[in-house]
Amino acid sequence: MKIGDVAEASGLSAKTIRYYEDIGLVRPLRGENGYRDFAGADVHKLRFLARARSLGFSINDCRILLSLYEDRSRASADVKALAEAHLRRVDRKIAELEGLRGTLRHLVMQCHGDERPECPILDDLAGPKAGHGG
Amino acid sequence: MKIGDVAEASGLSAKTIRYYEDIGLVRPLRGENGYRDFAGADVHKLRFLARARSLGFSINDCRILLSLYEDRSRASADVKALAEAHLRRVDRKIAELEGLRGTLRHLVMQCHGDERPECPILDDLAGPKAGHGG
DNA sequence: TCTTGACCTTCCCGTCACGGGAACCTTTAT
DNA sequence: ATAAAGGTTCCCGTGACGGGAAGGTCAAGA
Repeated sequence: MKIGDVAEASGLSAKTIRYYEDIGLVRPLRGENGYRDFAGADVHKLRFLARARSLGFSINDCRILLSLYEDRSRASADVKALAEAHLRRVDRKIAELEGLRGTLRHLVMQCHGDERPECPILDDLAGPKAGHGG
Repeated sequence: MKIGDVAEASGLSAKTIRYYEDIGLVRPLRGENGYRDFAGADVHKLRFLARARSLGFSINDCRILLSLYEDRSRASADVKALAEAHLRRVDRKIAELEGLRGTLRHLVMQCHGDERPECPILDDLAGPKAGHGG
């Protein structure tokens, strides 16, 4: 199978697949013409990678997940630990973004959004004004 | 004021401040020794930038926000539009991460996490198994 | 046979917002 | 005088690719 077919079959771009070869995630054979020649197992691997990436796992996590996948004597605890760590990262990221969102919503609501220059958003960004003595 | 003092006063690192000069966000004077010499207005600008960045605005957004901030004849509607666009991006990102989180939680809950190799997480990543005829 | 066009190859640059660190110079403190 | 602390420029690395150039290969049509 050539890279274009594999791209379609896996949902990854040809660029991405070449990149994955570069970093050693897949090792397709080469034909006489220099073209990559992907086996069924390669396609399966790439689909695995596509799915793992779509769940937000880093390339490094994917590498570990792949090795666990291919290790018949793995402990599912190792997989679970990796997924839980990722889940915690996602949780933290969501919390961080929700904090931002709260502040942004507040600021946006306070701003009239008309043709006048007065703007609570800019006032906030500019920081505490020197008060007039209180 | 030297860069170290400004870093402390603004909460930005010296590296970041130099970077902001590189990309034209601040233009400090230079002393005879080649050292940057920051005026009060520069420090104010940098604090503005630090706050805007902490709210998740991109450098490009920050550039626009700064120019609006310095434009006495701005319309607050322009600021609000920028903030709302950012807010929508944050909303979308949160929704995306919540989707991930749901899937991850589901998978993690299904996995026993013991010493055995059977793992619903890897099964999911591996994609639909060829069923035994259903 | 020639040519078109679609595909493949490698290679290098750009992304985003800096951080790390080298090599070197200036100021400050002892 | 010397050493520490701070400043300077410059270049590389990050994560995970995408864009695009320059060129090789293959199937099909005129």
